[in-house]
Formats: sequence, C-alpha cells, structure tokens
Amino acid sequence: MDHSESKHFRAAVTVDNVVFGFDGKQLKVLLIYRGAEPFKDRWALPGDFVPLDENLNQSAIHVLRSLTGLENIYMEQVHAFGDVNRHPFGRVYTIAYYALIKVEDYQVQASSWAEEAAWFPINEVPELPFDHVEIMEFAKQQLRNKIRTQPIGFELLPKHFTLTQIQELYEAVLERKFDTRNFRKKLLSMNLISETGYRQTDVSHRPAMLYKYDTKRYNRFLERGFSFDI
Amino acid sequence: MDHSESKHFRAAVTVDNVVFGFDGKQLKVLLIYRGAEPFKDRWALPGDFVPLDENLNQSAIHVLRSLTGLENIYMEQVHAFGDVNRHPFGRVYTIAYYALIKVEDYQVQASSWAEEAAWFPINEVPELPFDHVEIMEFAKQQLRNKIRTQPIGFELLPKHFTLTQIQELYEAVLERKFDTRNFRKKLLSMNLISETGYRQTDVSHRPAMLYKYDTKRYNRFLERGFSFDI
DNA sequence: CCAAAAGTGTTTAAATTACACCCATGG
DNA sequence: CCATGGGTGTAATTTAAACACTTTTGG
Repeated sequence: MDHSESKHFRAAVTVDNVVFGFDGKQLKVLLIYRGAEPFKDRWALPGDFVPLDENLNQSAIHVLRSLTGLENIYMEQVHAFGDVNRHPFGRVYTIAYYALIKVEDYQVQASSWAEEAAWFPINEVPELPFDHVEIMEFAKQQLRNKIRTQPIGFELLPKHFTLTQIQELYEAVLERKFDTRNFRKKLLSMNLISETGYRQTDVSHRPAMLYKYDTKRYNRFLERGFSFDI
Repeated sequence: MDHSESKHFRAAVTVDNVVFGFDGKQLKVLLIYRGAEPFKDRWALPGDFVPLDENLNQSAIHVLRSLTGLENIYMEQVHAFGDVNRHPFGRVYTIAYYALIKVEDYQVQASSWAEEAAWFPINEVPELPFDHVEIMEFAKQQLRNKIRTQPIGFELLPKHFTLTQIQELYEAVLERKFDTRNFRKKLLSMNLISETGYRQTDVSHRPAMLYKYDTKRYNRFLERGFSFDI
C-alpha cells in the first residue's frame, strides 16, 4: 500500500527565514520582493517550499541561498506555524528559522523568483503577507532570549573584533545601552575572548585592541548555556 | 488551478507530545502502546497525524486527548522534525509539543489506536521508534530551560500547594537538590505566591502552610521572563 | 514521647551597579 | 591642538551561598 496516497499526505511545508543583519549600528532584517504568487509584488520573508527529498534543516539553508544568495549561514529553528488558513493555496505549514549575520560580510543578490532582496531596519519593515509579522516577532524574541543565555554574537563578528563592536551588537539586539566598563568587565571575566595583540589601523582616534574568541571555551558555554545578565 | 494537486502538497504532518508527569517524587513521561502501523506493538510518544482542517496547536491537544484521555492540558511547542527518512510511510514532518502535569490530577485512559497508555520514569523509558528519543531529549532540555527562566510549575500544582511541593518539582526537573531555606527565601521574595491561611490536614507531622499563586504577578513574569538561578 | 516533615536567620562571599577621567591616534 | 572613540578602577549595594536547630502534628 502506498501510504503517500493516503488522505494525510496532502499538506505542503515551507521554510521562512528571518535573517537579522547587524551593520555596526542597528539591527536589520532581510526581505525579498516576491515575483511569484501568492502575494506577488509584496515584500516578504525569504521562504519557499521544502522539496520532498530534502531534510528540513538543509532546506532552510538552500532556500535562503536560492532567494538571496546568502551562503554559509548558521540558522536556527524558531517555531512551526500551522494554522489552517495561513496560506491561500491550501494546507501549508511553515517552519521558521532565524540567523544573525554581519551585513557587510555578505553580498545579497536576489535570484530564483525573488525579484529583489534588501535589508530593512527592524522597526521600518513594510506590511508583510501571510503570518510573517507573527513569525518575525517570534524570531526577534527568540534572538533576544538567545543572546542573553548563549554567547551568541561572536561567530557573526569578523574573526578579529573590538569590544565596542560586541557591545554595539548587544545594544542593537536588546535595545538598551550598557555601561562600557561593566560590559567589558563582564565579557572579559568569562574568558571567552582573548587579545590578538593587534590593533585597529587607520582610525582617527585611539586604535582599539582586536580580540578573537576561544572556540573551546565557547563551545563549552554553548552546551551549558550562560547568563548574560548585565 | 488547484494548487493542492501541485508537487508540493504530498507531505504529511504529525504532532508528537511529550507529557512529563510529576508524581511528587520523580519525573515521568507518558507513552502509549501502539496498536497501529508503523511500529505496531511498541511503546512510543503519543502522536498522530494532523487533520487537514485543524490548526496545528489545536491538533496537539486533540491528539493527546484522543490517545490518552488527557484533557485541558497546556502544551507548548518544542521543535519541528523533518528529516526525509524519519517515517517509513513517506515524507512525514512532526511537530513536537510538551507539557508538564501532576500525575495524580489526571486519569490516563488509552483510546483510539493506542492500546495502552502508561507513565514511565524519565530514566527508564523503553526503546522508542521513529526519532522519538531525539524528540524526548529536546523536550527535556526545553523543560529545563523553561523552568529556569519562567515561573513554570505553579500552574501544574494544585490550586493550594506547599513550598515543599514546589521544591520537589524543581528538584525533579533539574535533577539537583536545593537548600530549603534558600529556596524558600528566593521563591517568596518574588512575591509570586501568597499564603492561603489554610494548612495541610491529616498529616502525621507538622502541617505545612498552603500557598496560592498570584495570577497577575505571574503573568507579568511570564511576559518578561525571570531568572530562577538558585 | 517518638517519628516525620515544616519552618526559620545569620554570616560570608560573590556579583552587580554606579560613576568620571585620561589615552592614543589622524587630520 | 582638536576631535574621536578607546580604555581603565573603586566603593556601595545587592544577591547568593553555606549552614543547624526548633516546631507542630499524628500515632
């Protein structure tokens, strides 16, 4: 008996990606201009159907690359959305993923049925189709929870970074300011990062020390979680 | 054009529920004895296909009731699992949910295609089919994360409870002991619970004060999250 | 009066907060 | 020499941790 013909095998599954980008100042989100139905000619989260022969997690990565050109991005699952009428074409579930990347490290290039791909400041996104507003809110909340309990943020900075860069990242994501001294004290006391010995060059002020992070300690923290209550 | 006939609408979606039960001493998980293929005659998480006309979250509740008789249980989504070969019948995604309930408050009764439904101590579960081991681990981890950042646990105790009951719950979930004095100090300082004025009766030792929780403050905490680092 | 669990305070250590000025570079 | 962001320390407060005995009830 071919179970694929049974009454249950009539659903479709998509992935929707919430790619947050940090440009050194503010938090942005990557949207595409849809060149296909439904909701053609609308800005939306980059998402597409999951092929039947592709694993879910893999598909999120592929869909993102296909629509926006972004590659080698670590994405984390957020939540599954499955209301009956969330998609006009039928019963379409979506699994949302999110990532946080450094805007200037990646080249965004719309392709496939995406006509454009562009960054929007997190507080200035256009009206979104489907349940994409809800999805974005979920992802934003998860990003905030994550950044407070996991040492996220290092992997998305350049290999060598300044303490100010990390602080600005945390401030952008959590939408609050930190005291520089206390922030550095806390960050350094975790021994997750160490000086490279190099400094910034060509800046018209005192050049900042460049740091790198300690992969081993970092992974240990990832497993156990930590508390970034500052 | 009937999009439901398109190549993408050939997937099925199930929900799998990880119901943790607390019996006052240890943490258990609810399994069913499968009376249907695949994996007939095996213990497994209570899960089933989501009907095409039912919302995902609703379905988790219905499936649980249908298989185990459990009603009025608050369930939270854990994660979506979607590897290509996770199900022998075809492309079947599953969305995992979890709940934490008090064992003695509910009557478990297998029905539908479940032949039995029973509680297993969390460290003595039989071999599980599908990717149910992975799902359970995910749920366990999420429960632990949750209990440390949200005041979970009150809603699953009786309306009036003793401080010792809460402490035992935390100890069971987090698998560690707490100092009674410090635990109480911390819990009471949050002002989430208050004395009812009543005490235990018919216990052959000093009767404990019964507490209730303050729904308003509780909800405020739920929104903001909190840190239960003790 | 015995058993069993409830209940309670203090001291020490650690973590967090608040806060203001000098430093190094490019132009 | 000016503008710019980098960089640093200490004191006060808050929070967490360790730790042992008395109380109340039923039997």
